Amino acid sequence: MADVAERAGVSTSTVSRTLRGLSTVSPEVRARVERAARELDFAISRQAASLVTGKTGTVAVLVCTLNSWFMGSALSALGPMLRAADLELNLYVVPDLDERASFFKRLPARRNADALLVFSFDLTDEETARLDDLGMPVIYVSQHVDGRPSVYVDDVAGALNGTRHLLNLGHRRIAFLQAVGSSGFSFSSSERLLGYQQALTEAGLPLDEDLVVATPFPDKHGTAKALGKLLSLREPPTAVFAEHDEAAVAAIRVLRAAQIGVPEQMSVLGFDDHPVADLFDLSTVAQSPSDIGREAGELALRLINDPDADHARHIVLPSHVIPRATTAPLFQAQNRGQEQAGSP
Amino acid sequence: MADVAERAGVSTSTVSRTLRGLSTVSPEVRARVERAARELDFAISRQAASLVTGKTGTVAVLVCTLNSWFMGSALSALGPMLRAADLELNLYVVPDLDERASFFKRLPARRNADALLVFSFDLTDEETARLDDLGMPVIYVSQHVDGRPSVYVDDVAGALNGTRHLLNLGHRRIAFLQAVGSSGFSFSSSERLLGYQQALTEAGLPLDEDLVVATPFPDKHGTAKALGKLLSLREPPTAVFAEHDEAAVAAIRVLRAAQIGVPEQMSVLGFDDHPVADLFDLSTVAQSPSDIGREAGELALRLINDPDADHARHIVLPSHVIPRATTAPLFQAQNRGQEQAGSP
DNA sequence: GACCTGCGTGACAGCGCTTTCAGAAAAGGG
DNA sequence: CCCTTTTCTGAAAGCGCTGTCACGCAGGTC
Repeated sequence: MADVAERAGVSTSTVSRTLRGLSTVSPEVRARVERAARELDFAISRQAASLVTGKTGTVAVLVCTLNSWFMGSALSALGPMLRAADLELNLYVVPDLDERASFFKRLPARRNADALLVFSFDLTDEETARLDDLGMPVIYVSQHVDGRPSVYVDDVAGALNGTRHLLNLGHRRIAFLQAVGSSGFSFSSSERLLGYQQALTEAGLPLDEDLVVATPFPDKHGTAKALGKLLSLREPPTAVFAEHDEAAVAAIRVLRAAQIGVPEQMSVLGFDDHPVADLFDLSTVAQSPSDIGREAGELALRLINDPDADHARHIVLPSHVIPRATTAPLFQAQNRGQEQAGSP
Repeated sequence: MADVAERAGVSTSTVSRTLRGLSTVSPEVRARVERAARELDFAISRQAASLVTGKTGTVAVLVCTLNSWFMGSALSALGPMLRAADLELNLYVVPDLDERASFFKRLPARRNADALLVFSFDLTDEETARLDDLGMPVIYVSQHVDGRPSVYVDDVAGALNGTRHLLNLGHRRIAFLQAVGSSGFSFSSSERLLGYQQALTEAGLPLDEDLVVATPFPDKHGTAKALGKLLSLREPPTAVFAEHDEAAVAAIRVLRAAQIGVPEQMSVLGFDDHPVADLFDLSTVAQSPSDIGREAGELALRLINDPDADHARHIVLPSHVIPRATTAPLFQAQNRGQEQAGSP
């Protein structure tokens, strides 16, 4: 910066002011400084600036994996959003419980970011408390934590609408397929189950526990077992609502392998609108991870710039049903099922 | 840090030395300092440290998107690797040409990182030159740039082996399906084509230009058109080698919709071992993005710590053929094809 | 012409660390 | 027991910026 100042024949103060687009710098001097900076390929050192401003110009993002469609889409939207606000994006990938423990013990983001976005973690109270005294706004994404800023889709409403779609098609025996992940990360399982139950209750149908089955995920054998339970009921379901699309696809593969036509004999509905949904023509309840990412970024900006902002604000995003080829009316489905039984 | 020093009854110099595990600090003092630091939840400010050391403790990563299996896997491996080396990961998501231009103009990573990893970009010479005077090691990942450190899988060898697999199954008319992306990002298309051609030449087969077709991707209609060309040849192929799995899956869907059995009448081979490959039982040439991510991270570490290291080093990773259910011997395939023609 | 106002600029302190240097204390050697 | 060596610790400078403050200078007012 001293070099730029010398070359432009001004003081470093003026260079600093110019480069930050600040207050009053005479147009002539401004031009000189900008030219000098360009010629020297000068870029400000955030480190030095942050030392005195106290702002790091960085947003930290905590994720358990990037290896998922959801994270990829959300961050692909978040990244450019932050760039536009001239913020750096600092990524913490915490894949397993060991790393997680060490992250929460050391909190490496402390003092090195202006805000933290926590994606899709099922946090313990202790962990939440730990983040509370991190000294920066913490935004919970794709999850809601009481009293803390959160951004998420309304899973209850989504599952409610999805179930209604099946009900409207005439289905009365509707199963719910839960996907139990391996690590302690929440994928809003219970909320979706709740929405499913609400829809049934609303329709005056009983909640049959036999219709709610769980499968470890990913695990094809587990899916087969879970579906086996359903298919061996006295009154088997005519539709399956899977907690997420990947489980739904696993179910479709099991059903088709067993010569059970989808949707002729069994409607299958997913959740998420994951790319595989399109590949399998899967009807599903769509959510938009890129909207979530963007909203989370904007909330972060607001909280950084205005510390008095409402720190308990929740942003709830909508979802919507996308009917494709794996859900069909019950009556027609049964007819078709009998005519073409056995053919995929 | 002053607080810690006071609480431990030592100078800030000693605190600094202790916290960095440096040189000789007496065990007793060390214990006192560590306790004080723990009690005050003290975390070092990287900004302040970097100001004097000149090291930022950060690795910048440039990607065009995260919304792909490859990036997700690579970064999911890279992240923990860098964490283990106590480095931050600074992510730059540059999705379109505008952002790309602005990135290369401003080079925001300058002075704010110790190394830059560039993922899967098809860079112009100008852009490469721009990165050269960034003043930090730049590592090219999933691409190779002459004279610069690069990490990538051997696409030529992979495609060679994949084609050999088809040849070994008896196929002689083997098509190659190119997937032309929209934006200027390379997915090693030409290398894979080259491997395919090498294998044919090696087997003494002519290179029939009609057998190489391109499809815009993603675009189902385009795939149908490309396959149409192949199927209307005087001597249509009995196998299709797709540049990547997603194109292969698109091809399978088109073929099956047209009642052409895969693999009975047409073998299909993909490339990448993308998750959809497993879902469609697609034979493919596997690469390991997590290995790429890890190797890239390790190379970055080496270049940061040892500036004299070989800056032109290329790390080439292997790929291997995974036969699944979409490739079958030619002879048997034709028999089966005739017996069951028309059934999927 | 003395006074005020306000704009544009430079000098300088200081952000929180690291690092050199020097000095105190302990250890060893004659 | 004195002197050298080694081991440990503190004082202080300075990294590259920002922000405060003071100053010079034009233009306006009485």
